[in-house]
Amino acid sequence: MTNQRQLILDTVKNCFFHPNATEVYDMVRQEHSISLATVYNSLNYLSENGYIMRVAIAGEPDRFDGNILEHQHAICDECGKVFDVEVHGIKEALQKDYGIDITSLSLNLHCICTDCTQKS
Amino acid sequence: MTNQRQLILDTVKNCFFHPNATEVYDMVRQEHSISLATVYNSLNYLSENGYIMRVAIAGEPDRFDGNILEHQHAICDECGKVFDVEVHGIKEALQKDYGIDITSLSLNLHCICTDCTQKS
DNA sequence: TTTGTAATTAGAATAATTCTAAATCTAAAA
DNA sequence: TTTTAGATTTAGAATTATTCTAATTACAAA
Repeated sequence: MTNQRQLILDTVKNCFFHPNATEVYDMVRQEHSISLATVYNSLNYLSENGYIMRVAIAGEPDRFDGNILEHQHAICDECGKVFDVEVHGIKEALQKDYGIDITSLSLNLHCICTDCTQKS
Repeated sequence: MTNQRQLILDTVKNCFFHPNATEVYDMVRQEHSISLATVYNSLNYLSENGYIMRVAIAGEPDRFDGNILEHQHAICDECGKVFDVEVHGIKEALQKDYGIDITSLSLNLHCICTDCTQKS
């Protein structure tokens, strides 16, 4: 684990939201000098090696999540906020239904969050 | 429904795989003159109005699906093929669990398909 | 020390998609 | 029929996210 990767890992881990590459870049840059390419490289490395999770949502740049426990995401289609939701056992259930070996799955729930529902 | 939109709708409906925008463009262009921008505009229009389904898979361009019945997708991480899978009742189950109004959900299963498993 | 490998960097390149502004079409009103 | 207004289409430019390239740097092992 190199200096820069550790820096990026800490940034993602300590972030209270789900940042994308440029957001990570901006956060790290406030304290240290770093290249955007390194941010992309490191985020790739860290997510491929299980240190962080890549969160791909249709129509927006990839985000990253320091929480690597099994969980999924709910996206508010009004304000864009992304929430962690815990949905267990989907993989196992589907594996049993389909017989195929599911290596991973991505489940995104689209909703209007409670804040936005109240406002309207 | 304009001429061009109908053309694009037919192309997606009659396609035996899940094409992306450039693939639709290439297919339509074999018979008719059309602009790539129109293909993008029309695919947006058609998917926003329920004629076709947008299939967003992490790390690749959006695909489109003429099958608008409720279903999800399995992606082979080896050969890239995308298969329709029928998984019913997820939305309702989650809605009950979480209490929030889920407007839509996207579930992608990543696997190694049977063809690829046999080859290796 | 030298040497080899991996990481970092700046900037160019790429790819998917949207934007812009002009041209065209369409359907209804006059 | 002619006019009008609005939507659609078009080509090409612009944008955005991301990867690639090639040079430089860091670091660990020999």
